[in-house]
Amino acid sequence: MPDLEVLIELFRQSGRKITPQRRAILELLAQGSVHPTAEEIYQQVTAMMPDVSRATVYNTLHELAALGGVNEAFEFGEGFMRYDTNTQAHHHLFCIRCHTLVDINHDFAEVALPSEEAVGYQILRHRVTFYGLCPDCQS
Amino acid sequence: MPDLEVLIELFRQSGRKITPQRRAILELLAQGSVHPTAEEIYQQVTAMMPDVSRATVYNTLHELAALGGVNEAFEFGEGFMRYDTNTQAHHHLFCIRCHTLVDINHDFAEVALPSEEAVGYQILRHRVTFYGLCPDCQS
DNA sequence: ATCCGTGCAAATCCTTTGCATGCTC
DNA sequence: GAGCATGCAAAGGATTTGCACGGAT
Repeated sequence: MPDLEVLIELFRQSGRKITPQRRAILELLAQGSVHPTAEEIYQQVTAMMPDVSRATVYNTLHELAALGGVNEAFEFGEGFMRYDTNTQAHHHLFCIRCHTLVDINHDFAEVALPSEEAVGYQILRHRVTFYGLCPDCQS
Repeated sequence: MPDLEVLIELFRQSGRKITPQRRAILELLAQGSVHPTAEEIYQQVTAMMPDVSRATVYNTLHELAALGGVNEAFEFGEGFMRYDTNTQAHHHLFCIRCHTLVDINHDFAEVALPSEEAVGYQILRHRVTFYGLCPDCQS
């Protein structure tokens, strides 16, 4: 749940302009789903501002991701990107049937790559994703 | 490193026909890269059988994945699917710069979801992916 | 002989790009 | 006023689909 003012400040401080379109997109991110897709944002924005283009939505989401205001999440094999408004370190639990996505607020600090497996790589981060069936899909 | 005969047997036992195209694709999977893309398979197949279509390659890879002969891997944000010919339980180490992908042969059995986080989900599997820079990309 | 599998081309889905207009700073 | 941001439409890349033909069993 990011704070709208914080997101706006990210744009301002990087010398970008605050347009009505950007403000609307940021408002939706601050209030809506935790893992929206670009298309969901587009549908919601155009409900209020009919002429906003997908290009603007994609553009804004990209820049915000570059500024660290959202994270990109693509590990679910859905064929499209999700934007994760939770920028704290966390992991995911994904229902392979209905694609419901839940945050796991556990850091898995114990997950470390055995050095003999690291083959000289400099590890920057790791992601643990659980795949399963949500309660509704276990029938 | 799957065995060609095993892959062929998967098709046979499920009542599917062994065509020259399928055999060629399976041979490439049995001998080639551990994490090929559909396009790479297509390029390699057409080098020997010029008229094979992408549809056949995608089709064969799909069916083989459904039969468990390969795993689909999409957690790298490249915008396309990779097929993982290593069907043993394992995890991945990915270079975010050159996209080199290495298998981690460690089971991370200690990674379990705290039950209070599972929110009723039936967990089927989990994937640990490390993102970093390979030795060549650390300059 | 029966189907399943194939190649082709077009279609689809998500995302990106080019460009002239318009608005924020 | 300067320059970035916008909308539009077209392009792009990966993958899927429809369909008539051909080959495997």
